[in-house]
Amino acid sequence: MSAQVTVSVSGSPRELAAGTTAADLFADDRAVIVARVDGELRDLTHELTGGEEVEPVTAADPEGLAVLRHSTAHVLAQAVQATFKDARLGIGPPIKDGFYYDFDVETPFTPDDLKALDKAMQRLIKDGQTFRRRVVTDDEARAELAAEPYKLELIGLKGGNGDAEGADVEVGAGELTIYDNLNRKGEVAWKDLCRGPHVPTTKMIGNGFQLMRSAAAYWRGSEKNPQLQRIYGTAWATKDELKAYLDRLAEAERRDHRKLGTELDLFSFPDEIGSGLVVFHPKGGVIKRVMEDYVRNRHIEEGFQYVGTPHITKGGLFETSGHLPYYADTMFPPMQLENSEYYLKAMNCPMHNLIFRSRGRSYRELPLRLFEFGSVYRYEKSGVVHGLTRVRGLTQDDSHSYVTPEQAPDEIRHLLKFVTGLLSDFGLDDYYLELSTRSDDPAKKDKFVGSDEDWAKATEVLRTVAEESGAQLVPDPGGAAFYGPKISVQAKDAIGRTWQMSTIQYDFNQPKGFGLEFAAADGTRQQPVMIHSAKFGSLERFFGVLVEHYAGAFPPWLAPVQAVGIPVTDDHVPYLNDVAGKLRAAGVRVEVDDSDDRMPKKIRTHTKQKVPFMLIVGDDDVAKGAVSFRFRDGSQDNGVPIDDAIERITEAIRTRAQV
RNA sequence: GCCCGCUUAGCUCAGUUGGCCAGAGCAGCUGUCUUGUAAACAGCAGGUCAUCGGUUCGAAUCCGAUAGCGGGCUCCA
Repeated sequence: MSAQVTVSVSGSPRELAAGTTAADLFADDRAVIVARVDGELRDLTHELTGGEEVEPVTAADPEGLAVLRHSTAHVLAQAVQATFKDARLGIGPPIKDGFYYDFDVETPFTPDDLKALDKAMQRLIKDGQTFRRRVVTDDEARAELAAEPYKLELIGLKGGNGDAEGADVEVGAGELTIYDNLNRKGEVAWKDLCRGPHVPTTKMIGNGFQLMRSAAAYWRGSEKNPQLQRIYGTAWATKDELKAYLDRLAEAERRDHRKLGTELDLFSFPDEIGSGLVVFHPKGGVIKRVMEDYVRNRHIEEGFQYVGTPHITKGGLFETSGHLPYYADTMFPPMQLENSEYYLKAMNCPMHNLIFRSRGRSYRELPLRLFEFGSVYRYEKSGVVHGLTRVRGLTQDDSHSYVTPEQAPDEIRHLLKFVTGLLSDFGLDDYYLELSTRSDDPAKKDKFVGSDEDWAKATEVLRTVAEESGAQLVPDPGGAAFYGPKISVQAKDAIGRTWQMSTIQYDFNQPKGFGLEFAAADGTRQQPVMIHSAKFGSLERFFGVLVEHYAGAFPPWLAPVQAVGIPVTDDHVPYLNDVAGKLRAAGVRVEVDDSDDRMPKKIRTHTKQKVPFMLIVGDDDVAKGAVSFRFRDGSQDNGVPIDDAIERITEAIRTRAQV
């Protein structure tokens, strides 16, 4: 009866009675929510049979937290079906920061529904329901879930390639399981097809969850399928962590570039112009120009030649480049002129190819590097346009390096160093690389042009260079452009969000399409490889990211107004004008606030406008030939001699320091 | 493009179940005050309630369409 088995618990051997569960093993630690048994997460009710490696898992563990969120999703689904009898279940996986669950319901959920569901969930949680795992056959599952058409569909998919995001949390590759939720009396209150594992009791969900919003989502992620109603929620191990998360959301809202863009008078999107089309106001224009000046100079320093190309072109060019067959529906429709179809430019590379092809090229000219600020227009679908990060008219700092295949690795190295240096100058020091490759899925192969060998070779070159850079490299299968693989730089902003910024793409297709060639040393004509690269990517998007990264408090070199003079009384205005004149002569963007406002009001105004240097002058300063600094954070440095003040400001601008 | 929601003055928002000339704060303008580190005081001006159509004796309020915005989904060369 009392047979002993041996398991390894967190590395040390333990003798246990046969039939001992993980719950027995970790009974003294209430924070344990599941067990990792031989590397697989298991319910605590899992019985140990001897020989396993067992570890406790708490919600502090990312996988444990995912289990907690998944269980919370189940509680939500139970609450929904209790409230809306006709709701059919989709899937309900854990995601970053929370979970969702999809439902097929007659009418979409309202905010009031969410409130009611939140309450219903609280009740279920208080009830301390337990999760019970039950292995079933396909036929049993079909019988039990006869009323759940979506679940039935998933049963049919079992073990297949989990093509629906999150579907694998419902049906695994192995046996099929149903989880029963047992109420306090031990009755089955609800059940769901689910692979598990789950927390032992809903009590562990505690108060660390909140329903966030509802939205429609296509069943199994395809717009060909019907839309289900998705409810998003967040869930954490403790109330404090929930609060910290909600605070993070509030912080992100505070930094929202759309809000700051209005408050700081940087840009706007006039309805009269159209969706996704931005106008930069004078203050935003300063930042944009500083960015442009910077990147133009840096390109020239890095051996690029500045070129210019038009905003529209005849369609034949995009047929040659191969874009038209792939992206016609994301281009603005053509204009009919003089028996030709003219398109707004959606990409710059074809025009640069024409510059390359405008005369014979020698190997001695390679690498030939062309660069411009290319204005491109893309007919983004109406639902995706978003502030400056997804627009219909944008400026790319776009370059194309024409190189021999042998030169390609060096050129990619060169570009990677260039872009990471640029990001760092703009205060984005934290980044990782993403390698976007062709999809392995044969069904999607026709989205990509070129032979397997060419793709393999190009991918290998990018991978090698990316790996030797020492930066973290994340694979992105299927993310490549149709003409070749790419490395993109994903930069992390001040609050930890990542943004795709710079890209470097290896293209062997367009040189072929355009018949580009150069005369090699041996007199033969050979085809160059072109390497596309955008450093900011889109100037507009980069601008938006900078606004959010700095929360509008730009470092002095980017700040639209770098310094503002604030007189204590009108009498001090001439003195400040004199100081401002000297600053202007030193290249500083400075203003003197000679308005009728009181001095404290002026401080408030310019603090809110996030001006980095406020220079306050009263009788004391005039007497000493000085100014008094006040900074955005409220700190002060009084009585600084004028020359020192000028040096301090110009030094901060020159070194791109933050203050 | 699809689903849901929103749209009142330059900005942020009030406007009870449809009912006299639609309100506030900030910003703007005009005065008075001459002032030392986040809002002096007073006055003035500013809105065809996104647009168009409908219901009604009467619409900011109810219905429909369109546009724009927002949250998601799909997409993102």
